[in-house]
Amino acid sequence: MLNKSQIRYCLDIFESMYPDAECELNHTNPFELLVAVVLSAQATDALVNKVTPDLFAKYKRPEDYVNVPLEELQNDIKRIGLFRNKAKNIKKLSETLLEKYDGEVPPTKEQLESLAGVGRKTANVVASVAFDEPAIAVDTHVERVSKRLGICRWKDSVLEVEKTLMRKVPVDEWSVTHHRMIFFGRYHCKAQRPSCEECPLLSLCREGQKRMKKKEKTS
DNA sequence: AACTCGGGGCA
DNA sequence: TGCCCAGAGTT
Repeated sequence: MLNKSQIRYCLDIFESMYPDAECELNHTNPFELLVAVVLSAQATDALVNKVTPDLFAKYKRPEDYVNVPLEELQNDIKRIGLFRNKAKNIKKLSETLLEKYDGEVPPTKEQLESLAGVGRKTANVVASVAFDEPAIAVDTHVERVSKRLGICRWKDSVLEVEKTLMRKVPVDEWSVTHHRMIFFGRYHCKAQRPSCEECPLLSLCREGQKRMKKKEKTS
């Protein structure tokens, strides 16, 4: 397991690699962000961004999603996967916003997570990006990077990974770190064929060391 | 913990 | 073709 100064080193490398990392889902207000993040589950941001311009032109407020027939909304988002459930969730979530929150998106993680189609990850993203609340959303990239480097244990659950990161990363860097680790995981520390040879963190990376040794043997 | 929903992108 | 993707809900 990495100690605090080693993790500090990782965070500084992440910053030097991706200084401006931020949420890539297009949005102009919290409600649009919430809808975009719900749509982005198991889909790429690029695909979601192709759909949202037309979608947000047609649907501006929760009422618009509540009043439209389910089939019509499903058709409007069908290019994105899992559209049947996502359409239902967005309608239900919009009803909840009107009933409980005066049509506004609530700012806390707990309130967000109680909405239909919103899990811990989505709640963390919306809270941090839209409301500047400190949060670390652990997705597959963050989980993989944390485990490979040795920031957390291999067998840790997603929730344990999040807790560990919250304990070891300064709170004012939580949100930024989340996005930087996603970039690092997506473009560098990839699930398949990570480019360990050129990695600036190789010297302290548990998995990287293992992979390099393996490569020496086979070559 | 495993399973399902799911079209798009890429090799 | 086959495999993966910035997940959540149900069993």
